[in-house]
Amino acid sequence: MQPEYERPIVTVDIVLMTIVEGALAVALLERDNAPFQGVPALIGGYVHTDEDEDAEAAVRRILKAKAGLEGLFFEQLRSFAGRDRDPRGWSVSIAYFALVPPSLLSGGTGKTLLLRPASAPGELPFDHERIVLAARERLRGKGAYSTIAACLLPKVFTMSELQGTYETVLGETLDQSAFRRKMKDLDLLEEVEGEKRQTLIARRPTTLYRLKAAPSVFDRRI
Amino acid sequence: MQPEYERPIVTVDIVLMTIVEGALAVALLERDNAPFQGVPALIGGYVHTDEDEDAEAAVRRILKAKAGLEGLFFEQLRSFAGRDRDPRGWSVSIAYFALVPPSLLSGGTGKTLLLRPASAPGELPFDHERIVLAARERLRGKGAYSTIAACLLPKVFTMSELQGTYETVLGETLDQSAFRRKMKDLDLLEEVEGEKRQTLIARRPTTLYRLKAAPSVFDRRI
DNA sequence: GTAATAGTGTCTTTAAGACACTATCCA
DNA sequence: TGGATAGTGTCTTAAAGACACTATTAC
Repeated sequence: MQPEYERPIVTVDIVLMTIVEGALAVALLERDNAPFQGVPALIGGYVHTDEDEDAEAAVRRILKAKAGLEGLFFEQLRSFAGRDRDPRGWSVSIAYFALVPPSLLSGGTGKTLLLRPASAPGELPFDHERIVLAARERLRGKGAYSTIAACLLPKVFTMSELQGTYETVLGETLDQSAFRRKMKDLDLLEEVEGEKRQTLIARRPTTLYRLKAAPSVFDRRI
Repeated sequence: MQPEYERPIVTVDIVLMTIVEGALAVALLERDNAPFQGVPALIGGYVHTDEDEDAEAAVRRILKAKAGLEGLFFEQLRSFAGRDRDPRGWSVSIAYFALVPPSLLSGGTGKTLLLRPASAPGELPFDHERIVLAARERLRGKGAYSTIAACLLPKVFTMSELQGTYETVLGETLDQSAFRRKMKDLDLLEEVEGEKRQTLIARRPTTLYRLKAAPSVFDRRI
């Protein structure tokens, strides 16, 4: 057996994103401990080798403990590893990005998350700005080719809400007719019984939809 | 400062792929040390916190030391982390995939790499079969939307060779006319002076090309 | 009726696929 | 000349974009 090298620190960091006032926002949390105690940073923590089965288990544990959130969509982004990213020494951050509908945050469950514009989260400790950037790129890239944008909405939504979500994820406006045609062709949504008004003032009621299956990718742009 | 948890083992594993007889192949290496000593596995090794600046540095060091290869295209795939993937304990493998032109392997530099079909690499230790699968999916996915396939060829290549490479990466045949039109529209190649024959028997000489820039993505399928 | 959003129809433009054709070389 | 691959032209098909139009509600 070859000599063992000093083991790096291993953490999990989560870029939790939502939509606030039509723009993407990242959720930050003031750090409990040194280094950077009290400074807003990505939601994260050590991997607990005694209780976490794998990295996803760590993510679930941390999201629940630190943000009071469960059942979110999340997926691994990539890892950031090196000597200089953490003052404690050589470290690995297995980065995830997670999406949460704003309705889940306004509910009582969420802890006091700081919501900052994803495009300008302010100065962040470690290499967290880079991680946020990677998450934004991933979301934008996947937005055009998958249904993940729907994870920023409640389970049931209107076609306009879905289109609006895609528009903020992609950062461009979409044609209503083309959007609906594409969604219909892809056959990923199913209608839900019930009616909905969008604002207080009067107008035509709307069909409600939900995803037929878990978020999935498709071959062509929206 | 919160209590420190037992630190996981951190390794880097590389899915080195090339083309052999028109099919994708993975390069394996017999393991020097326990566990699974002598068993073919992905090229990998511990992160050396004393000498590796970051994970990419570890990849470069390992590729050079264990395969005698330098200057390859490689990129991070994702990490695989958990309690049960390595008998030594909770571990993180930061997985990379790398592409190498077959010509570089046949040269004297390469060590004794085992080349196995990527679609059937045989039984592998740890979760290396899963990592190979992830690499194949990534290559296939990116193949249709990027120029990475060109990394499986020498710097200078013919249009037919490029098309052939795309065909093996994507696992489907492509129309010659459409392929050339697409390549021309994308304007990612530049002509190189010089002539080339493809086989021994006589035929028309061919224009040679090279990538204008580092591998990049485009918005639509090939 | 009007205001407001929901939803459709259709023409245009663009990209991809199919496939036959011509070009250029060597033996 | 024929064999072989290089390279082009053009028609068809499919998807995306533009944009105007109709529908249904509250008031």
